[in-house]
Amino acid sequence: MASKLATELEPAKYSQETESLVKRLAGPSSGKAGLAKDQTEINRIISDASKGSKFYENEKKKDKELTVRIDKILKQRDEAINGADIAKIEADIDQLICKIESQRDLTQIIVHVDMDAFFASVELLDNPDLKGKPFAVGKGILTTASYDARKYGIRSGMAGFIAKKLCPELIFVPNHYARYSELSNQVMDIFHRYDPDMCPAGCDEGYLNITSYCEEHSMTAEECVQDMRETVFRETKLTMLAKICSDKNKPNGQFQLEFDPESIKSFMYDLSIRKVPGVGRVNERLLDAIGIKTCGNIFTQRAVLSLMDKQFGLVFLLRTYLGIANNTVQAHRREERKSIGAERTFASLENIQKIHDKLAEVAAELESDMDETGWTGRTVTLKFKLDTYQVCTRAKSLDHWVSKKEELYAIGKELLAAELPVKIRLIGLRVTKLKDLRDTATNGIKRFFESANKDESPRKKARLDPEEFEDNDNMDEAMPGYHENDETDYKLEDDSLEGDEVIDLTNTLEDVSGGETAVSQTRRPPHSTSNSHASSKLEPPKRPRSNSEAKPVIKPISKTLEMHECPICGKTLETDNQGLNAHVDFCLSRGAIMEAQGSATKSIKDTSTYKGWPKPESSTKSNSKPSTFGKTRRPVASKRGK
DNA sequence: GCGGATCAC
DNA sequence: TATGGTGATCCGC
Repeated sequence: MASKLATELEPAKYSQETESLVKRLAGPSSGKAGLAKDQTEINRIISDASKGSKFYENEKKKDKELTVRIDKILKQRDEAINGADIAKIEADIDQLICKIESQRDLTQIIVHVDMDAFFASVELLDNPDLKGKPFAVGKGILTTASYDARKYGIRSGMAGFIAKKLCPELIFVPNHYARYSELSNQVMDIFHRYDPDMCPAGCDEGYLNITSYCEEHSMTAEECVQDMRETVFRETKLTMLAKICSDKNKPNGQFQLEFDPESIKSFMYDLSIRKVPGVGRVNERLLDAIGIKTCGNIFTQRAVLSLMDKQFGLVFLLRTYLGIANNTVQAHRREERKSIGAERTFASLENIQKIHDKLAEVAAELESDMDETGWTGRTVTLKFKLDTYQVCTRAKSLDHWVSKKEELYAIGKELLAAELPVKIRLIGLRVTKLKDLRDTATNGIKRFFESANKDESPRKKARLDPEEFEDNDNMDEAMPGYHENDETDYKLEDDSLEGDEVIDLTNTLEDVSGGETAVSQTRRPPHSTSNSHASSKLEPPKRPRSNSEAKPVIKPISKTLEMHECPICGKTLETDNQGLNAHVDFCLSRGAIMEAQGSATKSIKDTSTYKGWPKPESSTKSNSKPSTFGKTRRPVASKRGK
C-alpha cells in the first residue's frame, strides 16, 4: 500500500519520474484501469512532450508536495494504530454501518443522464464527414475528442500539441458554442418534461427524479429512460446514454436491474474510489496510501478510517461503501449563488501596463456578466497565475456593493500593486458576498419591473436585452468545462457500456443530517485540529442538490463483460467495441434517414460572434429554470500542513 | 475574512 | 509550437 515513500532521496537520479507524476501529467481524467498496455506508452509520450516546460515543473512540484503530505498521513496512521483496539473499533463501526443502512431509502428513482461525447457528437451531426475519423474539438486546449481520437489516448482538457503527438493525423475542429447551446437547450427542455425540477449538471447532463413521472405514466424506470432517450434522439439526433442502477421496489418482483441493498453493495464493492464524486486525483492518492482503491476497501480499512476520521470523513466513506446517497433532486436556485467572476489566460506578461490592460478587460467582462445576471457584491478577489503556474489570490472586502468595471479594475489594480513585480499568465476577478439585484423580496423596484414584465424568469428578461441577445445563445447554465466524459475512455477500454451514464443509486437517507444523529454527520464532521499535519477530509458531494448528503453518482464501469447496449436501439449486444460501433453507425444512419426531413435543420454553424464560453443566462427556451450555474460535487476538504 | 487547495464540469 | 474557465467548499489561520 505504501505507494512511494515520500522520502525522495535519490540524489542519483536527477529528475526521477514517479508513477504519480506521470499519471498527473496524463491529466485529471486519468482514471484508472485500463489499458495498461498502451496507456503506458501514451503516458510516456505525454510526459516527454511536457518535460522541461514550466507546466511540467509545476506539476512535479505539486506531486512532491503531495508525496510529503502522504508520508505525514502514514506516520499519523501508524501512531494512531499503535495500541488501538482494532477489534473494538471495527465492532463499533459495524454498528454504525447498520445504523446508516437502516436509513437507506429506495423509494426514489433518480437517474443521471448524460449526452454522449456531447461536443464531438454535435460536430459529427453537422459534419458527417468526420465520422470514423479521429478528431478533437477546440484549439489550444481540447474540449473533447471523438471516440476514434480517444483510442490514441486523446482526451478533453489535453493540450492540442500533445494530442498531435499522440495522433499526427488528428483533425482539429473549432468549437461552435452557439450550436452546443442550442442543442443543450433542446436536450434540457426534454429532460424537464420528465422532471420539472431536474438538476442540470453542465450543458449536457443532469439528474432527474423520475419517480412521479413513472407513477403518472405507469412506466417502469427502464421504460421511462428508454423513452427519454428516444425522445432526445428523435428531436436532436444526438444520442444519450442512461442507465438505471436503481429502481423502485415493485409490488411484484420481477426486477432485472436489482435494486436492493445487497445488489447495490455488490456493485459498489469493486468500484474504484476514483469514481466517487468528490474523489479526485489527490484524494485518490491519499486513500490509496492507506490501502483504499475500491469502495469495498473502505470496509476493509474502516478501523484506520475511524482513527483518522478527521482526515478522511468516515461517515461519508461508509455511505459510499453502502451505496447510499442523497435522494433528493432539485434545480439550483438563484439565491444559492455564492460568487461570480471572470478570468483570462494569455502569454506571460511582465509589463505592468499590459497586465493592467488585461485586468481592465476582465473587469469589463465581469461587469457585463454581473449586469446581465443581476448581481453585486462586497468582496473582490484578484486571482493571478505566475509564470510558474503557481496560483495566488488576494481579496478585499468593502463596505459597499461593487459591480462597475471601473471599481473592479481599481480594486484589482490595488491588490496587484502589492505583489509587483510579477510575471503572470492569467489574471482574474471574482466577486463574493453577493446581493441579488433581482430579489423581489428585498427590492421593491425590481419587483415592479418584473411584474410589469409579466415574466418572473430573470432569464427571459435577459433575453429582451439586445446586447445579451447577441452573445447569448447560450444555454441556461454555464457551459461546463471540457471533460465531457472523462470516464468514457475507461469504459471503452473495459468494454463496458459506452457513454456515461448513469446512475444513481438513489437511496438515501432522508436525513442523516437532521435526523437521528446517531450518525455523525457526514457533512461537517467535527474537526479538531489535533495534529497539525496534513490531512484531508472527504465530505459528501453536494451534487444533486439540496441536501448535503452524499450522493454517489456512480458511473458504472463495465463488469468486464462484453455486453454492450446500443445507445440508439437499446439492444444489448455481445460484441467488442468495433462491433458495437458498427452497430451504432447502422442505427444512426437508419435513424438519420427516417428522421431526416422532419427537422432537418442542418443549420449553418454559427461562426458568428460567439464570445468565449457561454455565459450563464439566456434562453430562448420557454421553460428553463432559473439558472443553475456551475454546480459542484465537492466533498473533499483538504488541509495541508505547510 | 483571507489564501491555498481540491474538485466538478 | 506556450496546458482553460466558472463556481463551490473546506481548512487553518
